[in-house]
Formats: sequence, C-alpha cells, structure tokens
Amino acid sequence: MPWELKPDRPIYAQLVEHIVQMILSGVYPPGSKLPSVRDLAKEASVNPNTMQRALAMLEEDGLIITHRTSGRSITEDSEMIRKTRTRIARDQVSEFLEKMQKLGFEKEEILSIITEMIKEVRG
Amino acid sequence: MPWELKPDRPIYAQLVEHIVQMILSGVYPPGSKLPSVRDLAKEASVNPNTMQRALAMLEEDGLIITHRTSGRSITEDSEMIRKTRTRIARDQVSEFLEKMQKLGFEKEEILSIITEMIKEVRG
Amino acid sequence: MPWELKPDRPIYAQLVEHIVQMILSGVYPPGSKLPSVRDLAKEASVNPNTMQRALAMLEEDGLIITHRTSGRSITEDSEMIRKTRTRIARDQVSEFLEKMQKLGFEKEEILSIITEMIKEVRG
Amino acid sequence: MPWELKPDRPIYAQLVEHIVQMILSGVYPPGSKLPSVRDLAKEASVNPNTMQRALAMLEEDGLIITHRTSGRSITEDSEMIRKTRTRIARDQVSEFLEKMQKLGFEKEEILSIITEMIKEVRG
DNA sequence: GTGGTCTAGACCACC
DNA sequence: GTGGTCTAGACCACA
Repeated sequence: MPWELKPDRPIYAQLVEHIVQMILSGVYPPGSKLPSVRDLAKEASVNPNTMQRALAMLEEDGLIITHRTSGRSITEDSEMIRKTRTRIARDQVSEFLEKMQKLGFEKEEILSIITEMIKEVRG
Repeated sequence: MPWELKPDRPIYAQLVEHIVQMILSGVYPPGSKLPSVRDLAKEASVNPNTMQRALAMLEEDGLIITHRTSGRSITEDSEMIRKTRTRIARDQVSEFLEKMQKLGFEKEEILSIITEMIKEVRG
Repeated sequence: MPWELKPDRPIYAQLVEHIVQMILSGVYPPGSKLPSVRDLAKEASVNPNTMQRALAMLEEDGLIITHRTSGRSITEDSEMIRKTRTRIARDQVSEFLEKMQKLGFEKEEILSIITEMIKEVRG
Repeated sequence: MPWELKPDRPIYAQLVEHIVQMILSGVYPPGSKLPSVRDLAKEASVNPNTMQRALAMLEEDGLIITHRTSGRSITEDSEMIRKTRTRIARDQVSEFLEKMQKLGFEKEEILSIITEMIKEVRG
C-alpha cells in the first residue's frame, strides 16, 4: 500500500486516513509495534512534524498507544478496533445516503445503482 | 430548502452543491430564470462576490446561462441536466465504494450494511 | 448573413461589426439606402435603442450618412469605403502579428502556419 | 518584460496572457518555481486577489501546479507546454482568418498582406 | 436593475 | 512563509 498524497487535502489528514486503513485491514495487527515517527515519515516522504501530528490524532482516538520510552504500538483492544471499523463505515454510509437523497434519489434507485456499479469494480 | 452553511468546507463549494440540488430536484426547472446575484446572496446570507463565484462555476459546467444584462437562467437542455444528475450520482457511489473497500469491506458486506441502514432513514 | 449574437461581447459592438461587414462586402453598396432603425432592430431581434447606438458609431466613422427626414444611407464615397477596408485589415494583421511574436513565434514560422491553415479553411 | 495593463480588458485576463507568454517563451522553464502570489501581485501592481484568480485559471489549464504550502511551480510536462503553444497559435490564426474572410478578403489577398506587413515589423 | 471586476484588508489552515 | 477564502464596498458597461 503506497502513500499516495494528493495536494488537494491536508497531508496530515491523508496520513491519518491511510494509517487507519492499515490498522483496520490488519497490516498492523492489534498490539503490534509501530515504526518510529522518523521511519514512517521517511516512508511517506513527509516532514516528521506532519507525521507526528497524524499519530497524535490517532492516539486521541485510542487506536494507538504511546509508550514513553519504547515508541508506539497499536491498541491491543481488538474489540475497539472492530467498533471503530463499524463506526467509520456507518458514518460513510449515512453521509453517502444523505447526499444521494438531497439529489432526489429514492431508496430503490440508490440500491439499484449501487448493486449495478459494485459488480463493475475490481472485475 | 434552507441554506445550511457549515464551516468545514468553502462556502462557494457548498453554494454550488446546494444550487445543483435545487436544479436537479426541479426547484428551478430547465429554462427558468434565476434570481439576481444580489438576491441569491441575500437569501443565503452571503457576500455577493461569493455567490457570484458559485454561479460562475455552474456556468462553466453548462448548467446555467448568463444573459449579460438580464440575469441568469437554467439551461433549457434538460437532457444535460439529466446526464449531470447521473454523473454526480455515479461519482458519489464510486467514491463511496472506494472508501469502503479501503476499509476492508467486501462487496456483500457493503450491500448488507446499506440495505440495513437505508430502511432506518426517513422511517 | 444571419445576425449571430453571442452573449460574451456587447451587443452594440457586434452589430457595428456585422454592419461593417455587410457594407465592405457589398451587401449595401455605396450610396444605397439603409432600412429603418426599427426594421433593422427587428431583423436582428434587438432593442431599437441598441441598434441606434450601433448606427451612431458607424456615422461617426463616416461610413453612414443620416438624412434628417429620409432615413440613413451608405456613404457614396467608395474611396473611403475602400480605405476603411484596408485600414481595418491592416489593424487586424498588425494586432495578430504582435500576439504571435509575444508567443515567441518567428516570422517564418508564422507564415508557414498560416499558409498551412489557410488551405484547410472552406475546403 | 513589463506588466502593461490596458483598461480595455479584464486585468485578470491580461495577467493570464502575460504569464502564459512568460512560460511559453521560457522565462519560467518547466518545473521551475513561481514567485508567491503576493510577490507577483506586487510586481504587477495588482491586488493579490486578482493575481490569484489569474493563477487559478492557469492551474485549471494544467500549466501550473500549486503545492498547498510551498508555492506554485510550472508543470514539468514540457510536452504539454509545447502543445499549449501550438493550440494557442492555431486559435489565434483561425480567429484571425475568420475575421479577414468576413471582411471579404480572399486567401491570396490575406497572404500577400501578411507577407508585406511582416517585413516591416521589427525591421 | 443586471452581471462583472477590482481593491483593501482580514482571517484561516498548513508546513 | 505559503495558498485559500471571505467580506465590504466601490465602480463600470450594458440594456
């Protein structure tokens, strides 16, 4: 998973999103150790300050634990990770549904468009 | 339809979106006249310059025609309006699907979440 | 020759240009009588005031003569018409050459592009 | 290259044109960094907002890239720059030819006028 | 009255 | 420091 950074949104926000994806998809399993800020920053070709900011936000969410002496690790609370995944998903869905309804789409229409398009994606 | 403006995104972008919704949902039918920049700005509690910027963007898209001295009107090309509606919808869906897949959701899972949540919305 | 009016430039200016073309190309020969303002306005689907303004400008240039009681006519001075045609042409050419040179085109390059494109036009 | 601003056309349009010329003529080579909005505005004796508008238009055309916090630069795609130059040139020529033909000039006549006048320019 | 442009000056997020 | 957004208020051409 490459660190694709587009210039249209704040870099730190894209970093947060990317790391969350890696955690939720299991690249970094619960309890596993995170690379150092410096290494992560280098990997993403980003200023360490910016990476630090991203990690700080993830810590606020409780997804990441900082050990004062030995770096950071993913939370061991896999239940929380699961819940986070669900919460984010529901947020996405509800935001999406709201937009579609504002455009005047009915429930059935939304469903049919999605089922149609979901077949095309990735074969 | 009130002009809800949130501070998290550029105002002009929200204005564009709102006006598009009004056009697509038929509040302003094809060929109908639009209120003056000043009136629209007053209605949205926004500086005329900001509203003008939004309208200019809509004109670039071809959704709006400006008559230099006698105001603006919605394009009479209702076919284009229909296509715009479809295009925006497909964009929304594809953006949504991409996000969900990055979070590690499978096709079936996405569909089931949506069908579940769509029942809750608006009763 | 239809009266194509685009909304991107002042209408009166387009009227002036159009009438000049008709005069220079012989639609209205030297000395011939011009239709009334009202008729011209109707033909061009334009407010008579606007047509009046256009004619006034043409009169300033000396291309049109106003007879206080019997309408307007094209000047009989065909020499002046010929000179006007030449003047306008030279203005166009010099303006065009200036633009091309600002874009960094050399004389030879300009000539070759033109000779190439002039073959394509109108077969 | 001074910033000559005439009152007959929108300033932002003249700024766009001027910057394009600088890019096409190599004053700002592909990939090079552009001065800040504020500096450019000062240099052209223009309000920063106006300069910003011009730069935004250039970005839409793909000629300029903006890095959100570290200024703007010319696109590195020198092929695109070359194509832009050609496109603009052809637009100028075709617009010019159309005007001349509306004035009743034949192909040969146009060519002869140009070849004659092109000798006079810049000695 | 309409749209369009421009300035001055302020404020913001980001790095 | 960078780009981006917004407001307030003025002025203009046009019909």
